[in-house]
Amino acid sequence: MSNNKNAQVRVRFAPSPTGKLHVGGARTAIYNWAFARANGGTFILRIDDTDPTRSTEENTQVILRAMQWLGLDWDEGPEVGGAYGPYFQTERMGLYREAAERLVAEGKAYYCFCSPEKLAADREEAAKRHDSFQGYRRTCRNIDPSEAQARVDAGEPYTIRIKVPDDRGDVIVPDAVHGNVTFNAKELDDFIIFRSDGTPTYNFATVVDDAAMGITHIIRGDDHLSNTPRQVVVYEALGAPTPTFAHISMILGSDGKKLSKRHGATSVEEYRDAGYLSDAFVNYLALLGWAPDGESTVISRERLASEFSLDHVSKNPAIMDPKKLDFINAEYLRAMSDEQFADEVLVPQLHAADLEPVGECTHEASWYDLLSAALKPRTTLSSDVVDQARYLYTADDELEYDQKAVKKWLAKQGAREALVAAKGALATLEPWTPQAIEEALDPIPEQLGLGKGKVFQPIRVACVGRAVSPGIGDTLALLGRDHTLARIERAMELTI
RNA sequence: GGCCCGUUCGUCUAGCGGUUUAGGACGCCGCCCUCUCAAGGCGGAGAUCACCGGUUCGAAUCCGGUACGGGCUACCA
Repeated sequence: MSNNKNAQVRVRFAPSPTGKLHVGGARTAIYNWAFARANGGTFILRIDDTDPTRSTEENTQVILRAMQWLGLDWDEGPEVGGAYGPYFQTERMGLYREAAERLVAEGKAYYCFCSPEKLAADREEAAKRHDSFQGYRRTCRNIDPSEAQARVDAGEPYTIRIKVPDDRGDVIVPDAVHGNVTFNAKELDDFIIFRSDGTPTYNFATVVDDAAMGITHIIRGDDHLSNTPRQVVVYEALGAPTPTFAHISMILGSDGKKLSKRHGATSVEEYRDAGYLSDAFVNYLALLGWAPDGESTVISRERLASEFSLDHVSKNPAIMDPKKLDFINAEYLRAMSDEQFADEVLVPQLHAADLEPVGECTHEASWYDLLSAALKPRTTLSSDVVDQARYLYTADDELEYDQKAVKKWLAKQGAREALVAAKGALATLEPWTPQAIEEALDPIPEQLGLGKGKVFQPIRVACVGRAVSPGIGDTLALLGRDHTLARIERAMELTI
């Protein structure tokens, strides 16, 4: 691979705005982006909105926002423009018509007057006869061009079909992940490139655009592999060079079936809203079907953008594993500094949950840092912090107790003594820090002749309402002395 | 029906003819740490490399077939 050649790499992600951006599409976008970045190439975003019944402006916006959230910046496309625009297919309709008519004029495509009914009948008969070839029988291929033109001029409905050259032989699709894939041109029928309603078909529009935009590598889902020889024929008719393809596998649900709603979240925005970090999500998806070395599970965006290569992309479909995504997300969370965690995760989540008033903070910065340090190793999804921090935002007399925890730790012999001792040790403690609190509480178990759990758990349940929280020092330091003492006092009633 | 693609631990993968008793990661299990829960440390179970043949001194790696899964075969994309 020469660097000169790589510098001219142009790739594109071309979603149809017929729905939200789903995980499969996101991975395709990531690979395109990473390939462009790794090769110093250009990443283009094009909106393939030729299906007017299913495409919507809203979906387009959702996709653009999802791309931005993923951090996949495009060099050409909507909002940024570029020298090869426009980047919406609906704005390029004239180009398709022009190209199709040029092919007809050059004898590389022809008008077809067969009705949909006749085509369906032909197909049915071929199936009944068990013909090996069940495609279009090229009925209109040999109509004299001037006669065809006359019928068109007379207003007869027509489609335009590509003429697959009789002597074309094997069509070889150069594919960076599958190698060369060979198809026999005889199995390709003269497929329609222009519909009777005057719109281009997908297999035509996409090639016209990819050729016009100088796309060098087409990275897309492998559901397109079987259509690629048809597209190669179009490139050749157009006189454009055939790009290199890279057909990547699908992402499946846990049952090995195509990913759908019943598997849970399928769209990028659902993952965003569930509390996943963009970097972690991109990391997970990138490694679902691509491995730089077989060792790495955490790979930075920078590494992805410099090391991504098509020759380590796997051919077989991948099952989405939510557990591993969670693990990677937690890894990214843990890698943050306390300050970063506070600013980017904790405070925004507290705001979103209405625990903190937006625009102001109820505590000093160091308090959020301490809370971050305590919660960080216990957080998988950003939103997890809300539940764990809730005890800090509840009035002392409104704290709800987990009944199981009360029964197990408060309504027990020794619990009352532990609370009394803790209250005494903490009443005038200075300074009120995690270390000081732990040192103050430390001698109590021995003094009372109780196990540590018998002392610390009642305190924890009294102050948090349940048996699970960060270390007792952090837990109480965050709560503050007044609340701690008030809650211990209140919990006395629950002891026996 | 025809054509095309795929098949290594439950999952994601490493592996490009000998260095493999098939490596790593997630998950799972156990131990340690420990006031709970995590995190962290240590260890373990888990894959006859879909199957059957062939090539070779030697195959997860090359070839052929079979099975199973998927795709395309539309005036969908």
